[in-house]
Amino acid sequence: MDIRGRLARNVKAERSERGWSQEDLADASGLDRTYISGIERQVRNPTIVIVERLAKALKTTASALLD
Amino acid sequence: MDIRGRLARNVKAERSERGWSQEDLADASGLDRTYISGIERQVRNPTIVIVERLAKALKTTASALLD
DNA sequence: ATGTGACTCGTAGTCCGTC
DNA sequence: TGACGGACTACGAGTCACA
Repeated sequence: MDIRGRLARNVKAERSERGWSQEDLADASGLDRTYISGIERQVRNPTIVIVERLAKALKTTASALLD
Repeated sequence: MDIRGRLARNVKAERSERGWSQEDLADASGLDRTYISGIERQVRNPTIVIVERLAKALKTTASALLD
C-alpha cells in the first residue's frame, strides 16, 4: 500500500471513529469537502502542510496519518 | 516547530548520519540537489509522494521524517 | 558543497454543480 | 452522505545559472 493509500485509510478511520461526515472534517480542517473526498479516494497528493491541518482537525499527528 | 521544520531537521539528521551531501541524497532520491536544499531551508512545501521518495532514499519512513 | 532567484509547467486546492 | 466532473487560481515540481 502506498503513501496515498495509507493516508486515505487513516483519515477514514479517524473520521468515522468520530462519527464525522466528510463535510464535518472539511469544516473542522478548513478544507473543501470535495478535496477530502479526493484524499479518501486516493486521487489527491496533498502537501505536508495539508496533512498537518487534517491531523490537527482529527486530534492526531501527521506522522500517524501516514503510518 | 511546524511540519516543514520537522521535515527539514529529520532529513538533515538522517542525511548527515550517512555522511551524505545534499547531492548524494539528490542522486539517491532522483530529486534535484537544489530541491533538497529548499526542503532543508524550509522554503518548499513538498507533497507526501515526495516525502515518501526521500524516506526510501534514506531507508526510513515518511512518518519518521515528519515526527 | 550549499544557497538563492528566476523560470516553465503541471497539479494542488477551491468552488460550482449533478447523480 | 459521498462519488464524481468542470472550471478556475494559486502554488508545488523540477531545473538552471550563479554566488
